Amino acid sequence: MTESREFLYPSKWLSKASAGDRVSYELRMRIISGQIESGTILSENKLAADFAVSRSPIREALKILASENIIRLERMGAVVIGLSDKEIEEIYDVRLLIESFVFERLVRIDTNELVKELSKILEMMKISIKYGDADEFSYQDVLFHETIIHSVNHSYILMIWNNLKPVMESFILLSMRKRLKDKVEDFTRIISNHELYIEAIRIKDRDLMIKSLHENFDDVQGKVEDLWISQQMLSKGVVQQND
Amino acid sequence: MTESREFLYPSKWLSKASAGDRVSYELRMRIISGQIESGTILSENKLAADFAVSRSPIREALKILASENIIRLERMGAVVIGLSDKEIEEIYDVRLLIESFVFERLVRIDTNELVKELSKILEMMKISIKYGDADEFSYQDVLFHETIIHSVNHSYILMIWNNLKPVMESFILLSMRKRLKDKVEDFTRIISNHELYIEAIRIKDRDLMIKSLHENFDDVQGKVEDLWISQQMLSKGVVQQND
DNA sequence: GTTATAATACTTGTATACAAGTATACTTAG
DNA sequence: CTAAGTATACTTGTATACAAGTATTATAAC
Repeated sequence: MTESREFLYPSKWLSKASAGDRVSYELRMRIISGQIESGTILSENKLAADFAVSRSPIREALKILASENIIRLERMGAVVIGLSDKEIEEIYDVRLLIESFVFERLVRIDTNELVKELSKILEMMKISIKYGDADEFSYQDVLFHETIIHSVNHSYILMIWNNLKPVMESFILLSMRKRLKDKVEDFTRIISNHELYIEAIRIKDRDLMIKSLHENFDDVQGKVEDLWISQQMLSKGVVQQND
Repeated sequence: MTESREFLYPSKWLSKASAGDRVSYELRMRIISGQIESGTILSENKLAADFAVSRSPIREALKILASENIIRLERMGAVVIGLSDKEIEEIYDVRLLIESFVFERLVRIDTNELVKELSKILEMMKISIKYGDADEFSYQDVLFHETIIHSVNHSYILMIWNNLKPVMESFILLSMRKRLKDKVEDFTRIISNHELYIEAIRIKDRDLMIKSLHENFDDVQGKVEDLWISQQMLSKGVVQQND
C-alpha cells in the first residue's frame, strides 16, 4: 500500500478540475519526473486504489496520457513510456515547428496588443523569480508561448499545442524547480531570451525570432541531462507504483 | 426516435474496435459530412439511446472528438463545431507543416524501402480506382502519407498525425466517394501527384516534393466547395440528432 | 522432473446507479 | 398580465456491478 506521498503537481492549479484531470496531471508529473519509471505497468485497479477514486476517472486519465505518448495502452495494463532525451528533443522540434509557423502569420497582423500582453507576462516572470516561485515562473513561461500561439487564431495549430502543453508544462515545472535551487543565474538568461522574442515580434524580424527561440530551447536542452540524472536518482528511494 | 439509418463509416474498418471507437468514427463522419449540423448540441443520453450503447462509450467518443476540435465540451452538452472551409485549410496547413518537416529528415536517411512501400500502395490505389472502390482508395491514400510519416520515427510528429488522421480520413472518404461519381478524371491527377511525390523522395528533391504536395492539396482544396455544398444539401432531408 | 490441463486471479470494456448541479417550465402571488 | 419562486426534468461526473477474455499458477499425470 503506497499512501499519502506529496503531490508533484501544484494543487492550486487544479481548483476546478475533475478527478480524472487531477489524476492525469499528477500521474504525468510522476512519470516525467521519473518517480514512476519507464517500463512500469500501470493497472487501473491499482491506480484507483492509490488515488482513492473509482476506475472511471482513472480510465479517463490513462486515455489522455496515452494520447500524449507518455504511456501506451495495451491488452493488459498501461505501459509507461516517459520522456527520454529523444522525446524531449522531439517536443522541441514540434515547438520550433509550430512557433515558426505562428510567427509567419504574426508578421502579417497587428501585434501591438500581443506585445503588450507578452510584456505583462514577462513582468510577472521577473516577479516570480524575485520571490523564488518556480511554479509561478513556469506557469507564466508556458502562458507566454501559449499567448503567442493563441494570437493567430489557428484552431489546428492550437490543437497541437493543447496536446503538447501538459507534457511540456510538467517538464518545465520540474526543470525550473530544480534550477531555481542549483542555477538561479539561468533565469536572467531566460528572461533576456524572452525579451528578445518580444522584440522580434515587435519589429517583425524573423531571424531574430528564430535566434531567440533557438537560444531559449538550447538553453533548456543544455540542462536536460542534469535534471534527468538527478530526477532519476531522486526516484530511486521512492516507493513505486507496482509492488 | 431516430432509428436504423445507414452508417457512414465503413463497418469493415471497425472489426476489432470497441463500442466507444465505433461511436467516435461514426459520429465524426456524420459531423464532417454535415449530417449533424454545426451548432447542434449533443446529449450523452440521447446519443446513448441513438447508438444503443451505454453512456460510457459515448463519453469516450465525445472526449476523442473534442480533442480533435470538431466538438466542444460544455457544461450542458457537447456543441458540434464541424469543419468549415477555414478548418479544412488549417488541416492542410498542418499537413504541409509536418510533411515538410518529415521530408527534411527523409533526405538524410536511406529511402529505398520506403519508396518500394509507397510504390506498392500506389498500385493499390490504381486498382481501387479500377474497381470503383472509393473507400479503399481513401484508405490507401491516407496510408500513403502515414507510411511516409512513420518512416522517420518521430514520436511527437506521429502524435500530431494521430490526432489529425481520423478527421482527415473522414474528410477524404467523403470527398472521394463524391468525386468517384462526379469527377472520375480527378483520380488520374491524384495518382500522378503521388507518383511525383514518390519520385521526389527517391531523388530527394525538396522542391519537387513541395510542388507535388502543394498540387495534391490544391487539388483537394479546389474541390472542397462542391463537396461542401452538396453535403449540406444532402443533409437537409436527414433526421437530425436533436429532436 | 517435465508437461499438460484446469482453476484462479487478474485484465479491460460496458452497463447501470447515484449524487450534485443547472436550466426550464410551471405555478402562485401580486 | 407580470414577476418571483419552486418544482421538475434535464445535465455531467463518479462509483459500482457485471461480463468476457487473458495470463498465471497450481495441480495432476506421466
